[in-house]
Amino acid sequence: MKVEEQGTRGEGNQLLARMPAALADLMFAHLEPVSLPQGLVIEQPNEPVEHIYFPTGGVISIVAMNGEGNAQIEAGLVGREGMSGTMVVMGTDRSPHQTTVQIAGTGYRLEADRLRDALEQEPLRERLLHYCHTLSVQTAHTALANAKLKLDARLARWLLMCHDRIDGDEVMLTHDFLSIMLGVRRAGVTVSLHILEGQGLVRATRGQIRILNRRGLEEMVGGCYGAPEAEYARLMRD
Amino acid sequence: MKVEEQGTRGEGNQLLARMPAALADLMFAHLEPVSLPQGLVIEQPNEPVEHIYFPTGGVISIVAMNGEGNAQIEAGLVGREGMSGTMVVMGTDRSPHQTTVQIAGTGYRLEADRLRDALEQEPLRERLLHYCHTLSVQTAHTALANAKLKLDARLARWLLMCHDRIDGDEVMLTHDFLSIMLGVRRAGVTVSLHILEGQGLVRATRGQIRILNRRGLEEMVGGCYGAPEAEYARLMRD
DNA sequence: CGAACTTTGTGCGGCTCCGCACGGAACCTC
DNA sequence: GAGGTTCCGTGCGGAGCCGCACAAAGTTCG
Repeated sequence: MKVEEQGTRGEGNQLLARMPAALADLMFAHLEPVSLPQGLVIEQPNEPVEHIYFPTGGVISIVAMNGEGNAQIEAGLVGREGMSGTMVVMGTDRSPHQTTVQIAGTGYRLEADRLRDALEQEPLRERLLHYCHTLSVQTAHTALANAKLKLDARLARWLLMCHDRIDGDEVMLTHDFLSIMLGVRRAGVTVSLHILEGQGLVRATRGQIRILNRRGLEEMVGGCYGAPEAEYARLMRD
Repeated sequence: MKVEEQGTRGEGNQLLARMPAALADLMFAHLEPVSLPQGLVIEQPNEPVEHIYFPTGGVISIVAMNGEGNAQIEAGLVGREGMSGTMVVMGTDRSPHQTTVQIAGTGYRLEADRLRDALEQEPLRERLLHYCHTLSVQTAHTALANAKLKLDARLARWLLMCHDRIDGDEVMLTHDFLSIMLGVRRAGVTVSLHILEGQGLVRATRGQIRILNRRGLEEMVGGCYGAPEAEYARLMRD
């Protein structure tokens, strides 16, 4: 393991950035660069998690599903600001959710046991607990959005959260994929996208949505976007 | 502080039960019995939490709200299996949610700083982190229910979660209160309750809902009830 | 270039829930 | 027991999204 490599480990992920040097042996040295192809399942419901992923690009998605498996919904969206496998930070090895790669990207992964070792370091544990807190705030606001917002506003909220986590303004996703995350009909996504397009907020082409007007999207969501992001900013700024 | 009092402190709350004796000085001795009248606001959004509540009866409710304050939804339900103030376990002092007493009851409260002291004890911290994990699973499944279930099924789910946390089969709540938690019209709750009554699952009278057939309610919810409860059982059984 | 496939656009009937509104029933207070 | 207040039952028109279905447009591959 070359020294200059260690120096660059963790770059691009905000949880790994600016970590104390004491963690290098415990954790940074064990980070393994990986690519995250779209559709990769990185956690299965109720099965032990073996690796923790820290994206540096792309988006992964935490999906809650019911017992029968006939209903599912996105409960959390994670990009380079976060990590998968938060249940390990919470002291367990599994959760009833599924985690998949939604937008292809790159990142690092770490064996779950290496994370458990590293959590002994108080500053890391605190930082990751703070992240888990913001993630659960995000989930709570997803519950709010699912109950109170119309589809076009929910779509706008999703695009904003996604835009926060990618480079550039182009989200590479099909309507079908979006409809699964939002728990609605594919055709519903199509018409809602037309509404957003009609207001000049986005431009959709086959398999791609370009964000044109963030501010406009935020107005459309009407106060149901931003609280989780503010909580993240409050806790993670240092 | 008399010894026999210490011995009974914490009784009736599952998080406090069977705690190691080492915690007595740090935490149990500081637990203060309180009554929880309906409507009491125990946490305000984005304000520091001063006391942590451990219900021994009754139900408290974590409510997510949007920026404008014109939309709100219940994101978490807590009874004697849990606690308020989970953000303190996560290492911060506030959250964007509001917490109120939904069904009057009793409990203990603790100054937030006393909890911070007690969290130094590894067994307690692990136990409370496990609880925070199950609470966020609950929130995720609320997001699922809000997106995919019809109102009568969401109501059935809510009644089940409430029933888990009370003594007896009678939930003392008005339709109006329920409608706020579920984020729907009051009249919608009324007609949905009639549907449940028509199937013999509950019996509603003014200000009161009696659970008649739990199994039937569970069937109605169709797999969207139970996962958070199973997760709690898995992590908290010892 | 043509065939197979994926993705998107559009329409239709129907169900659910909304906002609004009003009447009646139960309970509380004096 | 009269009057006020809270809570519940009901109705109506309409918005929003559903399931279903099919056509058109774009992409891939031989």
